[in-house]
Amino acid sequence: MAQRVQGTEDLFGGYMRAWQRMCDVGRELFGAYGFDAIETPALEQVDTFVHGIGESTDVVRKEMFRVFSGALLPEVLERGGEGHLKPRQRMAMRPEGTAGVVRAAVEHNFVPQGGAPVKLWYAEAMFRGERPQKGRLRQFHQVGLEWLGAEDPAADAECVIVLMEYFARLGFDPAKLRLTINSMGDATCRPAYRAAVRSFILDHADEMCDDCLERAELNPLRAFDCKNDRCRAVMEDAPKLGDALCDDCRSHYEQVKRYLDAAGIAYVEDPTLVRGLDYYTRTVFEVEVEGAGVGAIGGGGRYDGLMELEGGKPTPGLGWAVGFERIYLALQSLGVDLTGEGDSCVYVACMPEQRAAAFSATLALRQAGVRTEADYQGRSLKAQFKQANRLGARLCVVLGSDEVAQGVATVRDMASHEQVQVPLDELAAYVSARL
RNA sequence: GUGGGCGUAGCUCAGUUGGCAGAGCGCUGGGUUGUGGCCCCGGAGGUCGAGGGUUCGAGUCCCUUCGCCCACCCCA
Repeated sequence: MAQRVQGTEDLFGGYMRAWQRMCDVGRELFGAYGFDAIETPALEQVDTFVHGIGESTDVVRKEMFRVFSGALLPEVLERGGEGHLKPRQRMAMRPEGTAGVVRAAVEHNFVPQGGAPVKLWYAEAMFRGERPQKGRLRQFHQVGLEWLGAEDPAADAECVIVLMEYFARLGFDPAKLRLTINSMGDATCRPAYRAAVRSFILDHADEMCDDCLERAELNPLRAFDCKNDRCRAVMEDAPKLGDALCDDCRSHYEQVKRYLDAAGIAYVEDPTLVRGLDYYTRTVFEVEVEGAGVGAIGGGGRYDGLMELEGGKPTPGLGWAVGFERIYLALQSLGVDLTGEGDSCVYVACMPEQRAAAFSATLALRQAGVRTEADYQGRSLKAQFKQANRLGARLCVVLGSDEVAQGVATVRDMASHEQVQVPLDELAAYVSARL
């Protein structure tokens, strides 16, 4: 039997309704904050991700699905890699949403020099070649937004505010959410800080795990994320980002916090919070659900250097993304239903001799916009009622010989058991009014 | 990449020292000559993930393989 690819899922039934609901709630909320929808290709040139996300990140080094046309694949295999291909022939499935949106912004010059900021949101599938586990898939879905051209700390705060509002509208109890924030510095202060952390780790090399030693060279800040207790203990004494921030970054961070305070947003400062994508600068944040066991359900931050990395003019930017599958699991663990009820419907039941009349009545109801179901298996009236019940039909229209002879239909209210007779030519109007 | 767990009916799972493949739910027919949910009675539905081996005999033991779940890493 054919089966789906490892780490992928089919979205259907309540699961699909939950995804659609996440998109619908987002569209309404983000619209109020001035965000327009965008959809970028699932396929981008590899360099778009390498430049944006960073060569040293796991996402780029280990998790991207590379893509070649069937014509190029033999060539790649024979020559032992894609290095000889032209840049435009090296493609990858997007592992995250920001790089593609920023590439589009550069390519279409969404933010001309001195122009107004552009605000975009998306809801798309992402792809990462990891081993699947709870809340982690190889094809998963993120809703995210990007705000390009705004340097104001108010934008950082508003980003966080709209994120928390989104969670609230999806049904999360704000008390169960833990928002952590930090500032990662910028091009002025981070390189020196990075070097300081690197030498700190190397000075304590004999106390740290191999992973952290590797991190020292690739991305020293990530050592703060190490789960190893010994490494954690050592890193307690490492230089702190907060002490190393330049005046501009410190001032920016302070203002962001003031805006958050003013908006009544609860947050925890975590000086070790380091987002795993290299493009982040200054403000970063992450949201977890207590006890859900699915990791972070959302995260993001500022990326003032990213537009340049993608070949654009210097343009500040920031954004975040949330993971649909994790939010779905987290809400489930909190007992919140995101799946919604199926649309209420009407069932048309009939006796075999009246099938033609039922056919016409069904069509008339549907043309009036009423979700209508009927029997297509020639089953007994009893079975048809059972089916109507299972589908959650509010009304059941019965067409038997008596009804058709009189030019009427019996309409039964499934909950109250009330039955009334309605002339066939008024059926659609009557049913529409009742729903 | 590393380490655990699991593949038996549509779903959730039992299956004893190797001896006729089971239950609950769901589906379906009837109990009701034209009426659902509850109840009662009947029925259908299985290459036991796949391939090979041991055996008189394998869901069960051995080998191989595919797949899924969970954890580490990293991340949404």
